[in-house]
Amino acid sequence: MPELPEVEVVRRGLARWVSGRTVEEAVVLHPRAVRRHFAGAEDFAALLKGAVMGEAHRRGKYLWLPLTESLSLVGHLGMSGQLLVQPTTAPYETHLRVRVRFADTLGTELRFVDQRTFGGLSVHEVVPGDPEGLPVTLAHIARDPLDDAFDEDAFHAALRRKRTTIKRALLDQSLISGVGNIYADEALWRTRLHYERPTASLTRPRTAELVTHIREVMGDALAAGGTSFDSLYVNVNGESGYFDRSLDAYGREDEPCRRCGTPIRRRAWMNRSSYFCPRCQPAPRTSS
DNA sequence: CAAGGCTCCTGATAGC
DNA sequence: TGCTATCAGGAGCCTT
Repeated sequence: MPELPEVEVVRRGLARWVSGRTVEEAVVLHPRAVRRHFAGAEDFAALLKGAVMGEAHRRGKYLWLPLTESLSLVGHLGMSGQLLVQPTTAPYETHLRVRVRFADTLGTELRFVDQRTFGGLSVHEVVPGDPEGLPVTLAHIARDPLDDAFDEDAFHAALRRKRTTIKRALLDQSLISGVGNIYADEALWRTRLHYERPTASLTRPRTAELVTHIREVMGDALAAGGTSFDSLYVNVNGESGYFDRSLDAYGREDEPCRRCGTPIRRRAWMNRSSYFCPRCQPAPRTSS
């Protein structure tokens, strides 16, 4: 499941292998992969044809490449998506959804492969005057904690204003982007915060700690996963972006907490799981 | 309007 | 062995 570090690796790969190339033809092999392109697959392909892929940008888990001054190509990997640059002669992947062929002689093409089709590609209007070609559909996505423009004071103020719990807030892409279930659990473990801690109870220093730990978790993953991108493959494999040795909480039910030895617990939460150390991350008093 | 829950999808795995 | 049930989860959309 790609989170921010994995998506950043993909962005670098796109910048290296795709930006600047002219599209010869886009072929949509599965309509669901372009379902966020509201005008349909044919329109999607027509807009791409002849377009020059611009610089690769990322905000949170979204990627985009400007095509013109007013249109950008948007990509989201969802849970199982991959963007691959493959030799045009390579056999089709089992879950190949979109092919983008280029009008050059490099002999490679861009492929969107996605088993569960939670991800997808689409073309959207650009926020007028935005220098990076930010698509309007991404305007509600908050800056991520690796972005220089991330505003920690504003994030803290938003947490204090909300009547919700901290893990929900971490997964709310309009407050902070790029954090998914895995890194949320990891950052909360590092900060010794229980996932049901009310956001309104966080002090400013506590928010600072949490943001620091999010950056550390992401930075570690990026350092580990970002080393091998300089190959033909734009993406690392959906699974291989994670490094088990670096996980302290997620997926470690009944295994000893690396700080205190108490068995890590798993709780059903929002149709998924939360992993935490019951000793290091005690439940807030207010929860019954 | 804010908050919380539902839902899309397919393959791996567990359980019988 | 082969079937069914369960789980994984990002984020848009719906309900309360």
